[in-house]
Amino acid sequence: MSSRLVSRAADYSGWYQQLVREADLAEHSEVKGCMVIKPYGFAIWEHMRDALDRMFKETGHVNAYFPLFIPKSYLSREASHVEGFAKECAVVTHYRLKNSPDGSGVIVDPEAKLAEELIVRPTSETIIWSTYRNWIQSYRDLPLLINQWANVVRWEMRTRLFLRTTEFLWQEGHTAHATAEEAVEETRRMLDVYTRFAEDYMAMPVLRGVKTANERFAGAVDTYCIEALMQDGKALQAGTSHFLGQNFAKAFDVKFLNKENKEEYVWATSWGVSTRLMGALIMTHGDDSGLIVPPRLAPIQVVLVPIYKKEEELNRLREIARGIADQCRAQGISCKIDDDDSKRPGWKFAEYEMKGVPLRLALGPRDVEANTIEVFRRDTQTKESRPLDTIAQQLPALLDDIQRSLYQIALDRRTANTHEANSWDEFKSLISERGGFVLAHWDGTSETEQRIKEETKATIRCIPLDAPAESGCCILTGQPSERRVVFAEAY
RNA sequence: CGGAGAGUAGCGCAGCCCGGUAGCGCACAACGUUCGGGACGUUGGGGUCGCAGGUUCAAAUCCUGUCUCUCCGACCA
Repeated sequence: MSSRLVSRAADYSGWYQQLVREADLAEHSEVKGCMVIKPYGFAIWEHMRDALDRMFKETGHVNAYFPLFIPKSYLSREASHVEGFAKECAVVTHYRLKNSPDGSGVIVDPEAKLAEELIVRPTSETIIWSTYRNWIQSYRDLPLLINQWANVVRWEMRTRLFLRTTEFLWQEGHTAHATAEEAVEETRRMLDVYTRFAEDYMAMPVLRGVKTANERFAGAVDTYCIEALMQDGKALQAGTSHFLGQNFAKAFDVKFLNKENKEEYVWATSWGVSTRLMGALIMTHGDDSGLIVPPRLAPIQVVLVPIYKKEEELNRLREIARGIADQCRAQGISCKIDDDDSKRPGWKFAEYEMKGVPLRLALGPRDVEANTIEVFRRDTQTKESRPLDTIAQQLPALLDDIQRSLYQIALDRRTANTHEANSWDEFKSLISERGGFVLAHWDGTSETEQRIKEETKATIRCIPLDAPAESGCCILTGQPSERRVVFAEAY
């Protein structure tokens, strides 16, 4: 089992980067901070997208598409929103190029300056709410439940493939409601959708909670989030769902007549997850041999490798393999037969392990003779012989077991890396020496949160929704606190 | 924006100190032997040495300038 990856223990960041490249997920493009998502990586993203899209539709949402460009003035309509995004916006100032006078290519035509600059969307609240203004007049137009799959651009200082790129793919839901209660309910519903997606599809346990004022989305009243713990002990924000109150409705003057014929501002939510989830997937399940894709998201759930010497042998094996593949298809399992003659079995084994294919079947003359087939589980890296005749029927249970097991291992790891801190010294040593989630009391002030960040690099990931009330004293200031919050160093 | 490193074949790198025919591994192509854990042999194709100046008979190598990228920080919903 020769590994092409540096071990996680030796160099976690190096391991991540090598895995992304070696598993053929993505690579740096010629454009700074932007990535090329390669076909295999994109196939995984498509599975994520499809599953989420189904869940959105099941909860009553429809898809639409809004412009990539946002007039600069729109962004500044909501004060805290522009403050949050202004420093990372790409701006379009001209609409034409012309030949350079010295003949060395093209230059921006100074004559073609836009009257108003366009911002490449960092998020679409402003353009969408300026549109909703025209769509909403009556309570009968509500709720408006729309999602958009799109790319967005945020000019970040430092990027990492999938985790933070200048351009990334995501979905953003933008909904409008007649009452605050309904909007809050929607915010929570979508947090539930994200939670179910993370846990049921990605096999990634998440903490659900509310962000503190410091970490809140620019323009939101409340930001709910799911937070996952990566194998290196750092937290990753995996999805957010915002209750926007009437901030955007007021900024864009979106009013409706209620049943009492009274004019009111609309209540809003927005919620999103991005290709960052790919990073979460890698860092939740990957091991030193490569990626492990949970079966429910795997582009290839089962790969079948025939092992043969002569052409006649291959023909015989191919026939059996196709039979198995057909039965897989009938059960909704994606199965690839890799009979590429230019690669040897050992090469293929290593390759599919790197790519995290959950199950590998190896079929050679010896198996046919014994009426068996070799089954290799990517998650446990174990192989066993199973009866050939019934192998296809055994696969669903195996895939389910892998899916369940991946979740359980991730959950156990999170449990093992979640600690309570009851004093400042204990807190500091937990954060610096063990990492993980640290549950601690906090006095509720931004100042304290800021000081803790400056001294330990840890931030409050969320105020957990499910945690019981428990009175205590802030670890830093000793002021009273009513519940523990979740601290961690974050990506 | 601060610190570090790197630009030489598709990828990874050596060569630079000490100027003189541009090299190695992987990958690629052909053929043969192989094929149950990343095969081996033979042959072959592929490079304006990031860019621009300068020094020199001669520059990947020395000098000056410049651009880009990566990593670590800072920043970041």
